Formats: sequence, structure tokens, C-alpha cells
Amino acid sequence: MENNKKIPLVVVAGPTASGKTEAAVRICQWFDGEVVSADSMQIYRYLSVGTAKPDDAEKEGIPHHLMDFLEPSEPFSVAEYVHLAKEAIANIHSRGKLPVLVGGTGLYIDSLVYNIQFSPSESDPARREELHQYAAQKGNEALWQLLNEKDPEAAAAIHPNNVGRVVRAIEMIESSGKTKTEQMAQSRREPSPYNTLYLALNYRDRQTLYERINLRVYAMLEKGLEQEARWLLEQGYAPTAAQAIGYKEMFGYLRGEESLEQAVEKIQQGSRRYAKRQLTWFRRNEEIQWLYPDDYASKEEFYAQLRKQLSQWIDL
RNA sequence: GGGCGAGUUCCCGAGUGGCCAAAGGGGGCAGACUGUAAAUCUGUUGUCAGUGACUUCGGUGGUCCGAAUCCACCCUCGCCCA
Repeated sequence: MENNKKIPLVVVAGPTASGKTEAAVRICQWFDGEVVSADSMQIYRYLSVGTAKPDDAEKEGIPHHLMDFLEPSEPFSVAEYVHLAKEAIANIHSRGKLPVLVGGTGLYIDSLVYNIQFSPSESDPARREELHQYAAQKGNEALWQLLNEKDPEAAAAIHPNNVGRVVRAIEMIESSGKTKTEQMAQSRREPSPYNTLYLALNYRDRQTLYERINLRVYAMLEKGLEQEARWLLEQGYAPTAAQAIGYKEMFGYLRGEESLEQAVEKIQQGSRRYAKRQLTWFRRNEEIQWLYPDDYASKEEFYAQLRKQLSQWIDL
């Protein structure tokens, strides 16, 4: 497929609190675009403040897709995400608009951008549970040995302590008869239908990012994070949503086990560590064009430069 | 003024004569990542040079072949008596 036949796609990635949301809305305003969220937590309804979902004012009238559509009690998966995101992008493109993929969930973004094909078979919860039990009783090493017998190549790449990954690799070979390596190769056969401009935000000075994170947590508190967290806690079952940073740290405080100050510090720290993991993910991708707002004297200067960069890309 | 206790590497905290650059945890830094991914997991963390050397355990001075560990004095903090 020639580039001019591919669907143009702008990606705005980067660590949490780096300014993705605002940058994306600007891009949509300049080039008649619509946002497709690539965030594993903003998919959930009701979790708004804690996931830093943009409110109506911040959206500035720009349509946002794949946000706010799942109940917190529902689990979710990359495969489902890619399926939905593809549809959303195709739909936006068909209406002559520019799709702008925005988010911090690297796995979701890359799976979509590189058009990863997921095998049709879903996971088997019972078998998974069985394997987890095995590890709990006989040890991580013993479970890993199981994988090592069936798929040594996968075993070599997965640390025995990473039980979830070991279980998944065993599941892969058991359900299909093919090794993880074989399946990975198959998943990459289809060329990407997108002509992607992969951008990511970051700051030269890590401290700047960390300060943004710390401040944003205080802002979330003022906007009602506590109420959202209390609501989520009272909902009970929420396997994925309850893992979200900002909520899980509030639970201890809400149960009276620790102070609000302690919870806040944990949220800030959890967010900083998350940001670091995100950076590790994106940094390995040499295709990404990094944007550093702190290279510019003002935000407007930064955006002016960004607009110029995008114009050039669109003209190609 | 007297008595007792404590001061350890970024933080907390073990360590009471050699096996200690010093357990463990936290934090930091770095990395992995294909159906949990805001999750999960790994490595590393005094300095300098490839086995080694050098500086460190409140300060100073001692004892000893050898001290974070023993002694003396001093400083700081906490508690108790005044």
C-alpha cells in the first residue's frame, strides 16, 4: 500500500501529565481532527477526575472517541481496544477528518499502529486460575519449568517471577499448539493501514514532569477524586478499574487505615513511577519524534512549532 | 546541673572487634513488555580504575595487627530527675 492510500494518523503519546490532552485538542482544531483515546483507564465511565479525562471545556467541542464507554466492573483487553480503535479511526477518516490518537498506554498504541493481529481465541479463566494456583503451591520456578518444557524460547525471555506472563505463554501454546514466538510472528504479518506521525511529549528536565504530576494530583483532589474513589470502592467488583492510580491509593484512606496525606503521597509517587515506565516503553521506539515543551520560552511558541511540524507532514 | 537512651550510606533501619562499602525495606535510576498494561516483572544504587584501590557509619583523639563496633572527651536530639 502506498503512503497516500493509507489513512493518515497522528499519535500523541508520552508520560502521564505531559500535556497530551491539550496538545491533541489543538491539533484537532488546526487540522479538523477528532481524538481517539488510547488510555486503558479513560475507557471507564464515572472514573473521570482520577483518570484526568478532559471535561467538556477542555475538549473544546472536539469529539473524543473510546472514552467513557465501559462500566468499571467490566474487564477489557488490548485486542478489544484495537478492534474498537480501528473502527473509530476508519469512521473518522471516512468523514474526511483527521484521526488523532492520544494516550499513554503504549501497548494499546503500538498494537494499533503496527496493526498487530490477535488470535481469535480468547483466554480460559479456569485454566489460568489453575496455573496460578500451581505457581502459588509449587513455586514460580516450577510453573516456569512447565513453560520451559513446552516453549523454551518463550521461557528464556520471561522471568520466572513474572507469573502472569508465564501463565499467558503457557496458555498460548496450549490453546493453539503454536509457540508464543510463532504467534508473535504471525501477529505482525499485516502491514499497517496507517500513515502514522508518531509523536511523544516529554520534558528535558525530569523534575519538571514530576512537578506537573504532583500538582495535578492536588488538582484532582480539589475536583473530587475522593468522591469518585469512594464510589468505586462501594461498587465492589472492578478488576481493571480498581487498579487505576489515584483510586487504589485512596482505598486505604477511605477505609480509615491511613491519612489523606499518606494517600496523596502514594498517588504522586505511583504516578511518577508510572510516568517512568511509560518513558521506558516509548523510548525504545526509534520511530517516535519527541517533543519537548521546555525547549521553548512559552507554551505558545511550542505550539507554533508543533503546528508547523504537522503542516509539513500533512503536505507530504 | 544530674541520669539514661540515641546519632549508620538519599531516607528508614540492621549491624556490636576481622567474613562490612556495611542485611533488609523505601526512594532514585535503568530495563523488559503482543488478550491484567495506570498492571506485571527484572537489574542497579559510596567513589575511581576490568580481579583491586580509595573515602564512609555525629566530631576529635586513643586502644588494638585490625574499629561502624572498645575507651575518653566533645557536639546534637529524645526522655527522666532538678
